[in-house]
Amino acid sequence: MDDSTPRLDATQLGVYLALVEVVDLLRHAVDQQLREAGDLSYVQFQLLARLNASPGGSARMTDLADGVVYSRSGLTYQAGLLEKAGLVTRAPSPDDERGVTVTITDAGRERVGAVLPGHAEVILRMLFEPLSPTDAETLAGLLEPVRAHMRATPPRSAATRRRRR
Amino acid sequence: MDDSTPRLDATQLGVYLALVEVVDLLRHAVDQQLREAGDLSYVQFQLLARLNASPGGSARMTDLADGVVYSRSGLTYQAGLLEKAGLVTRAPSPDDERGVTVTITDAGRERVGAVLPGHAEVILRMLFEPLSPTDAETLAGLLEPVRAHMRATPPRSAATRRRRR
DNA sequence: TATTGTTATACTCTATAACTATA
DNA sequence: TATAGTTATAGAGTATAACAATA
Repeated sequence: MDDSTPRLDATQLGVYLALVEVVDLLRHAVDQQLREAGDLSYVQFQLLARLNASPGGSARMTDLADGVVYSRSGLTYQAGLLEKAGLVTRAPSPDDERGVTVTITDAGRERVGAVLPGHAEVILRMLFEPLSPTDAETLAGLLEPVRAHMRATPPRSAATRRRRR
Repeated sequence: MDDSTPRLDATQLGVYLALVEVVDLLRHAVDQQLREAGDLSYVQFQLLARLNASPGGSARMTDLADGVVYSRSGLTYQAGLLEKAGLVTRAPSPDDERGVTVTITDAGRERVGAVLPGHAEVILRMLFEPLSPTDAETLAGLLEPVRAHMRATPPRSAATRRRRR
């Protein structure tokens, strides 16, 4: 018999629960702010923000999906909404006829701009008010390896399914 | 004019993005594990875990809702599912005829027990593998004030809506 | 044959408002 | 009148599988 029952110690359990609760509350607040300020869901905001930051304001569907959405059809759905709202355009990729290149429109950039200040404000108020600059640095240093670890680790949990998409 | 445009510095932005991504990936993995191991959603697991930990295995709807769900009807829906699955029972509260007391059944406790080891394993592997015990302590110390702050702060964002429920 | 993306479909979850019953 | 909970209903989002087109 090996140690078939891995245990969380009290500290680990506390960290896990606090992490989930904190992000849950933050996400809920941010969702509301984005909805009220710009009629955007969080996923839609993430997609727009990525496009806004990428060179030319464009990206292929597949690259856009990365990390934002867990299924291909989910992205098609969201991109369809954004297109219908006039915030992005979709066109066949020049180099690969199979691909679709999504591009943020001027209206899309405006929308991101309209929403960002309130977004920052919510985050500052809820997350960073009780943290010193040093705390933030420390937190960054702790989260970075976790993020890297999660990105590097294929889900390999029970059954090994496909990565995402 | 006051500083109407609060800014996130680079560290803060990094912490925020890392936090959201990390919890997103973790939640997704945990969701899958709970579904596969016990056919439970995360919300359902949270509700069962609370009942399992509370004295007598019971709680009132209102108290159960706290922090798990954002609307009353959402809880009614989830409690209905759990009841249909035989994992909880619902009965009028003895002291307050308006209230409903939810109680976990033996089957409910078994289900929690069946799901917990795998749950712990996912968390250990994804979240704590890259963190030392000291790191975990530090993280706990940073998250605690944030959690307290968020709990204490009414959403008071744009419009002041009701707290939750 | 493998990859990109869309569509159809079905399902889960959530929230709002109207309603009932008890305090 | 206020609180506890349910119901009806409608909407947003997600995932799976089948499909078309290109590499």
